[in-house]
Amino acid sequence: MLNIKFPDGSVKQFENGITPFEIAKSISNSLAKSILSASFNETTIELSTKLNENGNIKFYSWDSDEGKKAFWHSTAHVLAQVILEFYPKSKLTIGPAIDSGFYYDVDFGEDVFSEKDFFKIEMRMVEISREGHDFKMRECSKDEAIKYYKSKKNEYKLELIEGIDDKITFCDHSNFSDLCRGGHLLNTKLIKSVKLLNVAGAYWRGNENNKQLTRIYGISFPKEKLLNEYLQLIEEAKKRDHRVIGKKMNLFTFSSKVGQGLPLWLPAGAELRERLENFLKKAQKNAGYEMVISPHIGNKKLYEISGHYEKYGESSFHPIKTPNIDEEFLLKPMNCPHHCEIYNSQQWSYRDLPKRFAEFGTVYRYEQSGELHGLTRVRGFTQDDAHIFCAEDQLVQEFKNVIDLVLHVFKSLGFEDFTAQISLRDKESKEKYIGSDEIWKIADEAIIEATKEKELNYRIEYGEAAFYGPKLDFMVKDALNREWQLGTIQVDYNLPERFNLSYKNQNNELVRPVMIHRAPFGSLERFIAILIEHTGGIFPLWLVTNQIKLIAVGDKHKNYTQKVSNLLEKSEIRASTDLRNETVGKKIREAEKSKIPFMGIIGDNEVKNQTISIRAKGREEVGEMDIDKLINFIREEELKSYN
RNA sequence: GCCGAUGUAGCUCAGCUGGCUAGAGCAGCUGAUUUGUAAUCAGCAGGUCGUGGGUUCGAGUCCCUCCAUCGGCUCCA
Repeated sequence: MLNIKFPDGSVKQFENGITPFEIAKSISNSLAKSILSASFNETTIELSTKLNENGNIKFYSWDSDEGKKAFWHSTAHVLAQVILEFYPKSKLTIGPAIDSGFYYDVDFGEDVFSEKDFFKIEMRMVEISREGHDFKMRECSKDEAIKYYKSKKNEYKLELIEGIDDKITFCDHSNFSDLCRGGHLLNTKLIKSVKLLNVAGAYWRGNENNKQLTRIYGISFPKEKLLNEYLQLIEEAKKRDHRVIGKKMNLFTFSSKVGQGLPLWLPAGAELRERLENFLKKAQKNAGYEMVISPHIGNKKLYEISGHYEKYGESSFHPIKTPNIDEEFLLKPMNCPHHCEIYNSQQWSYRDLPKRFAEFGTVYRYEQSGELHGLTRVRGFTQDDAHIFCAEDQLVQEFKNVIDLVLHVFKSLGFEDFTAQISLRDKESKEKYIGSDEIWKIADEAIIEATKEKELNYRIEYGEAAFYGPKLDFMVKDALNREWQLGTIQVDYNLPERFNLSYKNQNNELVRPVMIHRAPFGSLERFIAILIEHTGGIFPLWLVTNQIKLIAVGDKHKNYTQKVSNLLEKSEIRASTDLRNETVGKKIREAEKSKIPFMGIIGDNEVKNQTISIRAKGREEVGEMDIDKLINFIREEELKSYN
């Protein structure tokens, strides 16, 4: 007999060789019906795995990530089966479940696979699923597995098998077998609806020197209704796309004549940017920053000293050359070397530190054309950059202060849903980074210490560091759940070395400062893009260009309306008027559509009472108030809007 | 850069398997209307169908080149 412990702490006895599914069934039929996968002693197992030892069991249904993962991974097997049916010459590689759905990477050889082929594949997948095939795991010797895939001439699976030290397992269902380590549903019949989402190229093992395979993304559900809800959600998310809203709100545009990835900011967008800049400038001033300004180009040698040229010369715009002049200049791809030279312009004492130099610095990087993406990935963008030069014993405190600043920015703009990511070196390929192991160790530890002390929830990612130092990145998702880096704080021992930066310590010795690179927004472009997608374009009151639209009912109230507008503007409330000969309904509709937070209606009654009738966006009647009350009301609302 | 898809008026879209002077709504302009909480009415104007080439009696529609955009991959100082 086995002692099986459940998550609630209870222990029950079962016969040797019982399966998780049978255990669930012994508890209740409805449990057995709802579970999709199980884990035993924290390891994912099949519901059909025979248990032969005591241990802890957990069941997963559709409501859990684990359950969905088993569901989607199993669907990937069915997809693979159907692909081989339609394209017998294709070679399967890997097919994992992802956050929402699954994909399978396939080498189609000469065949081209495109979206047009989705329908027939989906139909066949559903058909096979309905037939109700069990997923069965089977152990296999390495030799046998190699023989199997050699006969199929599948070099990818052979490469995978070579890398497996553990026992080798296959998963069989219907007439299909696939190399697989497990984690499936019991039976295909649970898969009720399948939708292939898109095709993409993906390099084998993520290496662009390898062959590019065809990746087919899909998702599946245990109920048709869930698929429809999912598709509807995607549609809703697409409406929040910053490119769509940015166009509607006249914030920015692109012109192929100007160039790819080079945004043009329209008046409304420029104003929005300016307001964000002023907000940050104020916060930075309070935090002891000083503004500096550096030119848009710099001598190539500057970037050779910093190491940026060697690392990124290829992905910068090509050097600017002038006839008969030997020197070459680069469009500024980053601000750090300039700020190092600003620091170097005089001899500092330990009493002067930290020096905090801030600049809204516009930089240019020649991103590959396929990587450009609206405002989130562009070739010319403005960083809210600053570099802090401090003594080593000030590092952690300074770092913590910057975390506070980033959190202040995020909070004021309503970004509560972010992930703090500590980005460290890839230990396997240290040649990608400059500086000694000792220096990296100190820098890593400073970041981890500061992050822990600030009690941030964080994750660690290896291989995501900058080439000169580790980072703390603030990651935020867009409308379609894609993750973007916004704020970043970086510790750098290397550039001070390369630029020979120094200060005099208490003993009158020259000592090297440590440098913190930081940008709370990251870039104005990306930040505004994500802000748009989070808010759907409904910005906090303190940020909107037009806080109140004054709508005159008929022609005869124009003067009073204009007077109210002037008074509001005198009190630094951003008001505008709509005095056109249009119906009130139309004016309100347009104000609503352009997401203006408040409307003031002015007609006979208001002129008589010397008041304004206020309507808030979204049909809320706020009431009738006189001008002083209105000013106070909007001021209070604006304060509240900072969160 | 690579894989796949898309490109018709300022915007959103229609235009079936190639066949008369390419359509609609919104926006714009002109006029009438003087308006009370999400669209007043009428008229006008606006497109070398992304670009260049090809096939054809005939191309918005089929083929190729390039450009741009979208979804991914790779990259992201």
